[in-house]
Amino acid sequence: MKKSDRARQDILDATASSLATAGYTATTVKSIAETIGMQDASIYYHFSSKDELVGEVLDIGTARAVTAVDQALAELQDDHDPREALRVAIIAHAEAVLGGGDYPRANVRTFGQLPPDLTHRHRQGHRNYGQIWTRLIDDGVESGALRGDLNRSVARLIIIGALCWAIEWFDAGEEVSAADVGEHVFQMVVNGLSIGEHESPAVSV
Amino acid sequence: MKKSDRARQDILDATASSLATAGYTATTVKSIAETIGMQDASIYYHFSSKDELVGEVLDIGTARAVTAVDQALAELQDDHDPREALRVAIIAHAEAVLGGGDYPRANVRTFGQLPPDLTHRHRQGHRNYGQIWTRLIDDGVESGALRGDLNRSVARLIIIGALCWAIEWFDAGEEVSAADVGEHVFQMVVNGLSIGEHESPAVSV
DNA sequence: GATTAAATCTAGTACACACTAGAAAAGTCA
DNA sequence: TGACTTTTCTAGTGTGTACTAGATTTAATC
Repeated sequence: MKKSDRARQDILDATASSLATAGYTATTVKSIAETIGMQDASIYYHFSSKDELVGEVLDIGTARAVTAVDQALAELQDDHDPREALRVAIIAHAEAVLGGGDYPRANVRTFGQLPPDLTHRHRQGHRNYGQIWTRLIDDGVESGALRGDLNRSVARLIIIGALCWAIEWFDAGEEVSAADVGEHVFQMVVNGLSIGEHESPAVSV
Repeated sequence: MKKSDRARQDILDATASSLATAGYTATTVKSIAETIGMQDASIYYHFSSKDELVGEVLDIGTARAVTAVDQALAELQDDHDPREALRVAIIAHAEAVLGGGDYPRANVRTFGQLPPDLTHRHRQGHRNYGQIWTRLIDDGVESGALRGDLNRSVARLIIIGALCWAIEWFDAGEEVSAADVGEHVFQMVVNGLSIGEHESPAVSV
């Protein structure tokens, strides 16, 4: 019963790593087996199909990202500024997705490459994740800290999008850290790039 | 000489459409041929390989996005605010990628799914496109309109990322238009979500 | 050590893919 | 019409994929 768990974990890790760096299509059952010194057929003793295996990796990735953000928010003081909550969540997300191991990275990286079944399976997980952000923005607007003249749903998706796309260009070897990216997103999206008085903007929608 | 051009154009259009909606892997030579009522082998009379065909579609997409942004900037008055230039460019990009036909959408949608050869081939095009944005941000900082305490390269990538990721959630049928998305990105990234005095931020990097 | 169960391997199947060769059809122009 | 070119089709090849069946090895238990 022990050996099986070890092998199962190895398979999951190798799959997460491959998904995070090579994407869904290039992640073949054979390549997974090779990286852990197995035959491809042996994978099927532990998982019934490639997509079940990939699905489990993506589930773990979602769970880890949610946990990272929840944990960061839980450490806030009770009387925190809503902007600070947004800042903490953004940085936690950036660190989870850009520097937090293969599972969350696999999740974001393969987004948009998955076959319909897997896409559908994970839509619910993404919805739950989105609700964390919806609440953060709602809190900010209702407390008067954030502007209420923008579409909150669009604002949420823009923040998450800026963070998710970072996976396409972020290089862990460079001088900019994952937390730096998060800090930049926060500074831009909450405080803005502009200097001084910006004329009060009027946006429809 | 005329019939060939017509067929060639049909192939390109069908490929762009498939890439934009289904992605690289799901875009097969057979499926392209089917949508235009051809046999898959006939494609090879016009294009020597799938990747040459895809590469041409992506080239067109890049060119159209660049043209859209350049044209929008050219229509600005000579004494415009650097923030206004950024706004115009962001909205033009949003409209080109979200509502401007299949070619630019194919480009963004398949980013990160392409085989190494195609990825390498398009890196130069993306670099050129990035320079437009680098100049816009540099102008803003040097004229004193935009903050200079953030990493400009990171700021550029965050703006482009927020726009590119929108392709994953934007729905042309909803009440939010492509230009609305652009306006939101501008409002957030330049003016910020925050209301009132934000304590002068200090960021390293 | 013998027996049983767990885990992996060898050797394949079936299918979808990009792509090719050469025949057939469609179009062009004297 | 007839000769010629351009375009498309029919019919395949080879390769890589996920996956299966059954033999074989490895580990655990008595």
